[in-house]
Amino acid sequence: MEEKYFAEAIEEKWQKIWAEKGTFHAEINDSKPKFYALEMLPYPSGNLHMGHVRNYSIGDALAWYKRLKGFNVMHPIGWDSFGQPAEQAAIKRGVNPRDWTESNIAHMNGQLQRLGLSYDWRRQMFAHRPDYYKFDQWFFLKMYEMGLAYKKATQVNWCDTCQTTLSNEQASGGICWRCGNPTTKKEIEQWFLRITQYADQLLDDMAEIEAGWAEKVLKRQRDWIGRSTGAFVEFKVQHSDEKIRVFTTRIDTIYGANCIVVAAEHPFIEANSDKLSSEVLAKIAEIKAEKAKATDHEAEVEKDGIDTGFKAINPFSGEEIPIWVANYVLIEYGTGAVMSVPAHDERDFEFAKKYDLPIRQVISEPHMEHAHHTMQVLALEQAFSDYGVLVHSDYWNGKTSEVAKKEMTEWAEKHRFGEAATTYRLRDWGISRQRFWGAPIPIVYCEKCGTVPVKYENLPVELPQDMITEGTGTSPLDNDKDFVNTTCPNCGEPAKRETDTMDTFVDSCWYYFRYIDNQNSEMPFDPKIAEYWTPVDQYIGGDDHAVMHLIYTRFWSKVMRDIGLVKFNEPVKRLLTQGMVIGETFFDEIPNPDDADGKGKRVYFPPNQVSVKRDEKGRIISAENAEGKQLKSAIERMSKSKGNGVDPDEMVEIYGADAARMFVLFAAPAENELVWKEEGVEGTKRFLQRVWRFVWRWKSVISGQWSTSMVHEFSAEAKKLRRKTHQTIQRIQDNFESLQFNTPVAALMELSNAIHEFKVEPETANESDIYAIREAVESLVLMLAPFAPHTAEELYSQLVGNENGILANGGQFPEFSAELAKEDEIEIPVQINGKLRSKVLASPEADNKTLETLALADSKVKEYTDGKEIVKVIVVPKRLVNIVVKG
RNA sequence: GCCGACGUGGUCUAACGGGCAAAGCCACUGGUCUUAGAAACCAGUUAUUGCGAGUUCGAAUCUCGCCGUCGGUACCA
Repeated sequence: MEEKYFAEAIEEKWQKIWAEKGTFHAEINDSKPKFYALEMLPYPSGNLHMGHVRNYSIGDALAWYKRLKGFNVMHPIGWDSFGQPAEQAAIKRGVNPRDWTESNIAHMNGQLQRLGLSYDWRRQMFAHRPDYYKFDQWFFLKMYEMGLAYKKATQVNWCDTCQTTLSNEQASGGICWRCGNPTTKKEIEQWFLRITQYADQLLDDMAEIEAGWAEKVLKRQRDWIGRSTGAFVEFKVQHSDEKIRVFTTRIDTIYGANCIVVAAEHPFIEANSDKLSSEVLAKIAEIKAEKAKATDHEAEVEKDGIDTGFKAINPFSGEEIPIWVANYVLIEYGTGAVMSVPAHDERDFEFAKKYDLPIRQVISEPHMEHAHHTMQVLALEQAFSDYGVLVHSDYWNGKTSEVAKKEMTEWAEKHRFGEAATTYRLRDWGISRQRFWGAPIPIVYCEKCGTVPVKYENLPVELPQDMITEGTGTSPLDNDKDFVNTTCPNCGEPAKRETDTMDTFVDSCWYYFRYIDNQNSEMPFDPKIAEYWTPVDQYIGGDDHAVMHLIYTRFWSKVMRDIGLVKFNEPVKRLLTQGMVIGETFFDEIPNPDDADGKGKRVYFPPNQVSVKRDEKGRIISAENAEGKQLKSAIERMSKSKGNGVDPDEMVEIYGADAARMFVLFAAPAENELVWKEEGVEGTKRFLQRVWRFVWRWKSVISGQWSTSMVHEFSAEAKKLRRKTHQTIQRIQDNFESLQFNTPVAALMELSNAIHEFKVEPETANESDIYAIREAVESLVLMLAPFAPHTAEELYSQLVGNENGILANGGQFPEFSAELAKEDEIEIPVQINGKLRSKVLASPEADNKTLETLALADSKVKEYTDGKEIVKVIVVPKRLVNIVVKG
């Protein structure tokens, strides 16, 4: 140990020792409880960014804590290494995507190693390697057999920038998840996975994980799945055999229907286009054209429509109502047709107002007298969409919405024009991608036998070594005749391979099951091994994948359960969603005449080209660029274009991995945004140096073996230090259990401060002082390991006198003694009428009576109570006394 | 527009399911040391907990309204 703290030297040293000793290797061990700590795997873009550092620092802290708590910890990492950037790099720079990917992985692997993360590196998986994607294909074949994978031609989301199709999840809001450009629709044949078959399970099994998942993530999944229960009702078309089927959740409002509204793409329109007037046809064309346009998602689209001239019959009332076509009815949802009930639906209300259609109230607030109903209708200025009591509904009058819904649905069923129904917003998962860099879909097309799955023994269907052409909207693999031409697995005749590859979200569905058995060449993993290690105990990552990765992987697990690979419903018990890393940005705002709101276009300047003036409190008062132009500042997500990114390598070089990691954990709660502040890292580095110097100064006195039985008498100061030590242990343990990583760092700093305040010199310290110091320092060092493992290891080696490492030495998270943590005497605030007036000293065990007596006897209290009537005295044990007086 | 979360010193943040508002890092001020600076050490400044009301003996904490910030979402019948 050197007197000065050289981060780089000790970090290299311990990383070498860990690697040599296999310190973090995880093997099945039935004598210990297991803990599976998992972080979202990175895409090998070439460089680690601070978001990764944050994600992995959190996971590593937890993994260390659990190890110190006696758990057998699985903590792996791998690579989400299929995907578009590799392909784009290949096109742009003429490199092989495989080489590009492998070299990025090698580089990022080095960056991760340099951070000293406690992974079992042997367990890595690489999505782009055949030994992994073989099992993507294996799963595909299983799903094909189960009827969960099927092909159909349909309108799919298309991103013109990325030149590929996207799943609904990836094109949420009409925006490509990858490039942010608007998507269009394209008719294309593609493979789907029947995730909708699991829609109910995906919703209902949420009950199992509610306790461990952020509510906002579950809510987004719930909304995405969008289950709604109601009924289908058929409306006969007047003078025709045709029927229009609508979906409604409010069959109880059917007497208020003023028309049927269908989407422009509805089959009824297409079937009857010859009977429609040119005016109607023009309007339909207009609506379709509007829809095809890239929409501005801020703006609300005005309702637009036209009466088709057709009539429909309300099956309940027999009333004849017009059939309209309008832009606000979506062909994708329900049946593409609705019954319009303006009195009880906001959208229908708006539509009826615009076209002056009748608005008839059929639901009344429960407490309304019958006589008032008519008035209410006249006064209706907005839709009443709550449940209530039926009015103007013949036989059903007086029934509540709840009852009417049930009975009217039954009545419709009985008379064969309707039935109870549940619809979902969730669609099947389209997984075909017209890209090269993904897992080939293991299907062969034979002229004689049709669509034939590849045989299991012939997996993997390997990608060609070289990429043939760039993406042009068709699959690059089409151009590789050696790949395309094959023989039929069934009849042996010449046949052609499927040339689309799988969505890369398939890879990340099950990667964490591969870690536990990554050498298996027969199966994705051995179910017996999975039984020990899975489900995942704690998953950590960003919440941007809430409706993509996190919903797909839940679906995949349920399929794996149905195959018999696992026995549980939910693969992840607890999910922690960490916030973004953000930084200060400086920009000049150039007015944009096109924007009515006056929002200008921002031109960013990197912080190192900006001179900032701050006032004496540290607030920014001015910022100017090299030319002396005044700039505005903000705090925004780190990105290259904004110039506010921080290079992890640079941070590690300057401050060391320990200080950088510790700062990331300390600066904010894990779920919050984290503002990167260089000065903050210096602070954590200073803290580590303080601890280091202290151990250096004391090591000759406190190192080596020590016995707990020697000492009995402690000075008041030593007792105080011991109390702080044990209180800190308790606090940090509680913090870890509730996934707080910022507060334990503060607690460690407090303990360190307490050690410094213990004014004893090593040369003159007596046995009990040394004991108290040793206890405090050893606890501090052990609890430091999750945050600054290299520093903790080095300091620990000084305490125990060997370099085997904390875990090999049996180092454990210290146990606290409630007895020692307890205060001898506590200050009890005394309030008079709720205002703090005095404080009294009492033992923590003092009962209410004692506290009351002490408080009333206090001289300052007497000043306030003398001559006044004491109304009552409230005593909160260990907390306070409040005396209520009058007069 | 709708839904949700959050507003605590200059800043980031603590404070268990009402009970002394500040424990920690940073920033700032002064000092010791030093040729000077940095580092280190010591000492210190900084609040009507966004605003307004309610419940309560007592509210940062619970309830309601408003303001603001940030996310999510878009006619899902």
